[in-house]
Amino acid sequence: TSERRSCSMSITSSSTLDSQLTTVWRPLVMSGYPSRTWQHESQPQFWSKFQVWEWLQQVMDIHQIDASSIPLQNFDMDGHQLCSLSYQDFLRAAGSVGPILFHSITELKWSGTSVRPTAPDLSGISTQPAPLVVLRVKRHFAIILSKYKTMCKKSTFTSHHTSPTPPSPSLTQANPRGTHLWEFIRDILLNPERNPGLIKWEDRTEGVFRFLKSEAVAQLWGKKKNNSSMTYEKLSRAMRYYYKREILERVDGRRLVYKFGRNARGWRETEK
DNA sequence: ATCCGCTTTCCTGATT
DNA sequence: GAATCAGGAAAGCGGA
Repeated sequence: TSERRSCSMSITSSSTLDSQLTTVWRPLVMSGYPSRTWQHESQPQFWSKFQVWEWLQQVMDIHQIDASSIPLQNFDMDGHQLCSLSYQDFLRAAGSVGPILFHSITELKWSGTSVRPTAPDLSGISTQPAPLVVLRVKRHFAIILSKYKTMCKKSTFTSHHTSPTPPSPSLTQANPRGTHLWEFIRDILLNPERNPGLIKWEDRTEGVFRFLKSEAVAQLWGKKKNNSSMTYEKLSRAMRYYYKREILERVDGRRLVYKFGRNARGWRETEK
């Protein structure tokens, strides 16, 4: 019936990141891309603040961690500073996400020198149009991060999760299919500062909540899934499928009200 | 290449 | 009448 929307997002799911990329890297591009930078690209020690920031975004993306769950300002530093942080520093800066970040940066520090873009042709780069260079940079990051992603699958670094901050269960089981709807809803509920009256708890301890702006939530969900035609009608159908799986429980007679079920994790104030 | 889980889309009918 | 709820049916999509 309807034309299916396109198409794959490559390395970043965030359009703001894209715009950041093109704007922030423009000065570099204008003056040509120094070859030194290519070597340093894969070595975290030489990352700029922005590259650190991008690494952060990518790792969070890979592990399906909401960026709001850590104070990003704690990582307002360049690669050199980042690499000098201890495990404890990461714990302090990012709580339960700390170990993941620490693991990532450790791997990248060690493998950085072996990750090379396949003989990049640098000779004509200064004459190439800016977008191409930006694409190369992005692709290179994709290589680094995909390598890291592969390492994540093999390794079992989730064992040392002490949890000073409320842990999201999706942290420990890197969710291969991206954030699920119920997790998206939960995370809105759990981030009041980022929840401008969209959904509200009706009974915090029982896990009962109510949509205040149903269509706005649907739009937000659609944004996350790159689907501008999402509606509450469709979102709610997906919500109803959760009843069978006991991720949600039915709340009779109350419109726009749902309740977390036995299989929903990570919403309680104190998780058992 | 195929299967599976999780939606997304659409729909008919009921309820608020 | 509009919004929401209930699910069946089928299709889409990304990952394993």
